[in-house]
Amino acid sequence: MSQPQKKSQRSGSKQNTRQQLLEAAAEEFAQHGFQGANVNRIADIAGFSIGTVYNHFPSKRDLMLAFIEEIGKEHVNYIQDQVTLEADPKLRLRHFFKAGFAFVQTNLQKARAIFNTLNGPDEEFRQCLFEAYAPLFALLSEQIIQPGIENGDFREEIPPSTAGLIMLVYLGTGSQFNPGRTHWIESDAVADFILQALMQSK
Amino acid sequence: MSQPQKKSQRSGSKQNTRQQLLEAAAEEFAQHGFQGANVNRIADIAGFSIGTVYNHFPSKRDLMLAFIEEIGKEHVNYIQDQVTLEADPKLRLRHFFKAGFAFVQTNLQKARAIFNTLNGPDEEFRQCLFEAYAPLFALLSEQIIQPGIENGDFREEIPPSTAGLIMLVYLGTGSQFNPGRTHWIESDAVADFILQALMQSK
Amino acid sequence: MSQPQKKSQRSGSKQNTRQQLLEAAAEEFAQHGFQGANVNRIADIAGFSIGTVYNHFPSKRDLMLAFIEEIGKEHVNYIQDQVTLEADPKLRLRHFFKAGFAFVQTNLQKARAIFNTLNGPDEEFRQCLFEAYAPLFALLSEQIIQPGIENGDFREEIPPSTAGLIMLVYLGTGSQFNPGRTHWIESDAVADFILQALMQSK
Amino acid sequence: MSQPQKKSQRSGSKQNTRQQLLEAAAEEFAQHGFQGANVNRIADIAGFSIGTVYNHFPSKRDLMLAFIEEIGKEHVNYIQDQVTLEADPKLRLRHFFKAGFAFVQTNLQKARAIFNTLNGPDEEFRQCLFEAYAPLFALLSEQIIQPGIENGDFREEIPPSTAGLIMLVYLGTGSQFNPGRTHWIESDAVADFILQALMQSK
DNA sequence: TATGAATGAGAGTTCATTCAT
DNA sequence: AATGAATGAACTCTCATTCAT
Repeated sequence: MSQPQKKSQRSGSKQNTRQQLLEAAAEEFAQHGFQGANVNRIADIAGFSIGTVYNHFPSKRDLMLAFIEEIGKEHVNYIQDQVTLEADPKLRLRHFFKAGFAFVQTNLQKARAIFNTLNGPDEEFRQCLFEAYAPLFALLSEQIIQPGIENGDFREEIPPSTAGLIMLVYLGTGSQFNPGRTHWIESDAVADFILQALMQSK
Repeated sequence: MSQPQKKSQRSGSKQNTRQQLLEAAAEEFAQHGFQGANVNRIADIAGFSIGTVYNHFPSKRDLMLAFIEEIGKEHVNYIQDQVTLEADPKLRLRHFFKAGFAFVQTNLQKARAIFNTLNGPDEEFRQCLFEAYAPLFALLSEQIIQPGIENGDFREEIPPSTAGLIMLVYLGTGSQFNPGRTHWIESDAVADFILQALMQSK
Repeated sequence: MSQPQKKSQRSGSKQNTRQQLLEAAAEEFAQHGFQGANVNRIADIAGFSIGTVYNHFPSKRDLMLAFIEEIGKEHVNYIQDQVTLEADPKLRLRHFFKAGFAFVQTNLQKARAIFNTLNGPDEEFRQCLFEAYAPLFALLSEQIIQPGIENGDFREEIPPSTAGLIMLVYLGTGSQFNPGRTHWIESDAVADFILQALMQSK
Repeated sequence: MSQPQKKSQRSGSKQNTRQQLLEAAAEEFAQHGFQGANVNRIADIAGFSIGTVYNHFPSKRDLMLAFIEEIGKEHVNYIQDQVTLEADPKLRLRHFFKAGFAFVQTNLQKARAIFNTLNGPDEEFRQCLFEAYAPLFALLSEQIIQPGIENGDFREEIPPSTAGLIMLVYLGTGSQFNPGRTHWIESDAVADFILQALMQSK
């Protein structure tokens, strides 16, 4: 399919090879899902031979798990960094969606691969994803909702399940991003909607 | 896996065979996704031979498409029926979630199969799903949000994207239902959250 | 594929059904060969159900054997009748090719099915064909070559293998007939060629 | 069927594997025709696993096409080499048949596979064969018939279709070779017959 | 006699994984 | 560390044949 790169074009470090394989895996998983992904094609996309893939990851399944952890960390870190730049809980929520959506747009292949794992049939992958994204729950609960209640911005009776609900809204809206689609809900529209539900009626 | 039924046990109508195959397909698709589903196993679950599956559906893919259309109709009809029993927009929204969650719980296999198609990698399946569920968008917009604005229950400035947002919340929360999971958000909690976002501040 | 005929359209005699099945078989065998032929499709072309085929022929193989015998008889009888209208050996040879080619043109499907059996891999079919066409060998030897030598038209030293050679020329040229092909050697050109080889040099 | 070779017995070159697969394919195609040929059996005969076949040829059909091209080249080259050893047109014709028959006898499997493709139902294969054997037409016309007419050996009024006729005689007689058969026409008998038809009456 | 749903062995093809180089 | 030919279990799909109606 794609021409294997000349060896001289690659920097040659083990770390680098691994990264290129993970990038290629993201592309393949995004387009075909885990079951439909083809390890030979991943090797091809990365510009390595099939043997190299297996020198770095013991199996296709392990490659997937490594991919989930990797991208999960990136995604979570990016949102965390953006959110904590602000102090105000309402602005934090806005930045939560803004940062989340920005990450999706700039890492489209990876995000798609993640989103289709989210409701996929494989329980192990879902568990792995859940663990990778757990910090975002904590972020929402402890750094956004709690302070918002404390400073009087948000209603007091907000139930504990709300953090989960907001996560679902984020994941649901995030997964709708698709270059070919016409309707894509803006991050601010989503944040406004959530804020309406959270804020005190005046 | 399951014991093949005796022929005498089957009523023998072609329609009936088709239904049993679709039920079996739901189970298999729910557990393994489309790519991981095994047509031999579907035949086995249904109590028929593999040939019978292919006498009724030209390919695994066509079986999937037939399944999506079928379950989509059932799902949509069930929600529509329950929602239109009520007149009040706020109650309608509550019933939207109540009926939706009830359908998911009593048709767990089918619902799981649908939810993992929703963000799956197959564009044709997603398109098919979108068309099957389009009536729910109309229901939300025309039978719930619009009347709610008109009778003064809901805020006037609700943007058109909101129906889509609510759909995403429904699909997101619905897809979280899982017998093994401890946390399952109640339909009323979800409806309350949405109503907070929609209703006039007094 | 093709619409099954209404029963009322068929005369209903067993003999007639058999004929229609053989016609349909010819079409299918011509287009796909024996191995590639599909009994369901044969039933479809004939306008009967699959069960009817098996009521008339115990297996696909038996259907093929019946077809070879039937068409072989027709083909041989037609050539024999035309050839024996003439008395002169040279004219008889000419009519051998003329009649043979005419039969091929008016029974294209059947002829193609026969020709591709001729060098096909199935020994039983080849044997059956050989027996069906044996009368043509006798015709060439006893009714054409022999009399031609006796009346001084043909050379005396013609070897016994010549009848076989002429058969091969007939079968080879006959099998070249193809509606899409541009080059089709005329029966007279072939007969002239053969006559040149047989006749006395003056 | 045949014992799988030890890996150490194979020289290991990719080219070599391909050749062995083509040899095995010839055997299988000869015995069962294209439709009846079994790719698993081909792998088995060649002493490789099924996967290896598909590493070298994308499909059974492509394997057949590769086989036709390969054997066609061999066959044509062999006849061309033998024929052009002679200068005299009459001897050339004799060598055409002698070489052709010799090739058939020493490459029986391959020749049978070719001959049953010749009148088989598959148009693509026939076209491929036609192209592979086109050089033999040119050889007959330009290197045998034309020179023969020019040097006065052959009659002047020989029609252009004659080269095709001779090809058909060659293919027809060649395809009759069969170890189980009692009657096999000798190449010289065929050549004599053709020469009688071509040569000037004195 | 005709029907056609059901059967299931069998075939072509895929692709994760291994291992000698 | 990288390669890629070889492997073979597993899967989708075909179709000759059966048999209850």
